[in-house]
Amino acid sequence: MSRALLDWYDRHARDLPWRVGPAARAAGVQPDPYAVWLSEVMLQQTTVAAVRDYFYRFTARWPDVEALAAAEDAAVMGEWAGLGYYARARNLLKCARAVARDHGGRFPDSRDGLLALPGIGPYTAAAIAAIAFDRAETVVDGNVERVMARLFAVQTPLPTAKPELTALAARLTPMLRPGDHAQAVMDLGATICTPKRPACGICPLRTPCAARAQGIAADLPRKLAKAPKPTRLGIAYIGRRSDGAWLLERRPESGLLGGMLGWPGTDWAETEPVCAPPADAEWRDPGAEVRHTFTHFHLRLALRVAELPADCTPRCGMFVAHRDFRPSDLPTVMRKAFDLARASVGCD
DNA sequence: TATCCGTGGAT
DNA sequence: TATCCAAGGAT
Repeated sequence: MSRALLDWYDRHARDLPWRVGPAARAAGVQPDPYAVWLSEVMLQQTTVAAVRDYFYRFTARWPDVEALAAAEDAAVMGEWAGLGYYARARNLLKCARAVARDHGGRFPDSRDGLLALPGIGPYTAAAIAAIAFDRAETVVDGNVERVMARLFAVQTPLPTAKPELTALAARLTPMLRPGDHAQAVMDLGATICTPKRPACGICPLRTPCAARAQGIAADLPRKLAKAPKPTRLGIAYIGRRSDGAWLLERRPESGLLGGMLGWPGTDWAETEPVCAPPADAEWRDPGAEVRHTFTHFHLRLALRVAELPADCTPRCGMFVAHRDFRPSDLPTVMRKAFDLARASVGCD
């Protein structure tokens, strides 16, 4: 079965900027562990389409792990802004610095060695070991779970089925070309064995697939129903000093949008927010609110905007000079707030 | 073990 | 418009 999959991969492997394709791999080209690691962290719960440009920007700015280890925190968080799950960026830096300091700038080449590093869990450790070092590790992500559930018609719902699906995937992991095999299963899940309407007619595994034989491929894997998202409310204060500087704050290291730049404001809760302006001024309501959905709640964020005096001493946050402020450094919800406020004021 | 943690595209 | 979903990890 693995043979059919590798044959398909040899003919249909996607061309990805961080990938050494099967032909080059066969010719002896070794993947760059730094590129494999960076791409795998970016790809955690994130699509290839969303990752591509971030990968280009990161590798252009920081070509190797030593360069990234020497970067400033704010620079890395700003470059990651918009990609989401910001703990990944904080752990990316911790990991780069650990590799530079404790491993002489070389990534460990074993699953266990990789697993000990920040931001590298069971999936990513196995993926780097297999793809970068061609070790026979079993790589299990959402794609692999879906492919295994269908191939063996597993009716157990996720996440309960995870150990069962991992065991099935392990049975298929070959000693020969395990890195290409891992990428082949994931490519298959991303392009053929898709969640909604799998293209079973052109699948290299259509013959042995049990779910296809039973006509239930599109119904697998089963999943437990998820809880509905509540709606939270909040207010954000967007203040600009007369010299053009913006009043921003660095959010706490842990929690939602941890370590990212943002506008001062109230907590976000299901009850009406209590007014808490970061400075005394004539805050006005631009009349539009930001709507944004996070992983586990919807947010309706009201805005207040004000022109602040030159001698303003805010109760929180810090002024960022106009020339130092890049809206692209903001996480998406904060950038939405900025865009709305700017439109209402009608300033540049 | 269950919860928390973003975002944008597809449907 | 609402829901689903993506190459998960930390706590």
